[in-house]
Amino acid sequence: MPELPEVETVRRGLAPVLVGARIRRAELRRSDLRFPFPPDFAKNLQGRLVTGLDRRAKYLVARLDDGAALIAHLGMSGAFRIETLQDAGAAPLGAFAMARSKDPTHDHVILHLEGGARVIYNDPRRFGFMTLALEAELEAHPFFTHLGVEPLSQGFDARVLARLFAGRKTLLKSALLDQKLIAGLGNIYVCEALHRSGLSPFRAAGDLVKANGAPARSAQRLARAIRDVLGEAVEAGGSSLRDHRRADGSLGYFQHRFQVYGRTGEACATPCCGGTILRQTQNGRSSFFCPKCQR
DNA sequence: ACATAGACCTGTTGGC
DNA sequence: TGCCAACAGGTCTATG
Repeated sequence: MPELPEVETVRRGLAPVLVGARIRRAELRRSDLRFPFPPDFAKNLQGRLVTGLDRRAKYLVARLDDGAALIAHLGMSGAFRIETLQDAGAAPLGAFAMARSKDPTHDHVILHLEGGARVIYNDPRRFGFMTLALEAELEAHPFFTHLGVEPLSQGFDARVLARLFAGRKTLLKSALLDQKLIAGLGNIYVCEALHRSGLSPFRAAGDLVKANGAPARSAQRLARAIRDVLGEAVEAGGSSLRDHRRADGSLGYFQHRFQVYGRTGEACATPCCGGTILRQTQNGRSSFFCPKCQR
């Protein structure tokens, strides 16, 4: 599923159930996801109290009471859901629980919490992964050391963007997807942010920087568009295309606000533009854009 | 530095 | 209706 807004939505959904809860038992239904679980993974989770749940880029980080942290990445199709005691009984289930409970094939990890709730990780493609690390060493962890700026943080603005892009000849689309530069963007929100800022995905990243290193007006527009589109998507509970659901099973609805993603052949929504949305492959990923108003 | 291709997996979709 | 190729929100590696 997951770009920053979807992961943040999952975090917000899980936090009320998970933070302050103790893990009675961690059940692994298989020995690996994208990577094998580390040795003693389930054993080390058993009995731990979850003291916090954070997000960094597209990673979830659950802090535990023994100084460890559970790191989880949802890959392309990972989802968490919560089942309470009520759900587990024979009583009528909600539509979502019904649909999901029919196919538990891809329920790979189940955290049984004290009190009876269960937090279930489901991931058909298994591109996601989980591991444990010491909280004190998270910043130095291989998953985190190379991550770039958080686009929703205070520090992210056009000047930061300009500094990151200065001198880069790589395509704007590629630069925005590079987690070492900006952490959390993915294919959908890059397409949407580029459309909002009227910039072609085929521009060179360095084009957005003036000769003196200051951000060009285009960089101002792009930084603003990134913040706006991500912020709005978080507020909307993310985008539900195939896999993404909030932890309570409800759907995000930002997909209804896409202006270009998946809209090949449709009229561009920019007022007075009159262009038509195209799809073109870039670096093996689909780019959706309007060739008329994105220059 | 940068682009491209392929790998990892499974499920869904679109075209014929 | 059925089949099969193409494609999917991510990341990593190898290669040129």
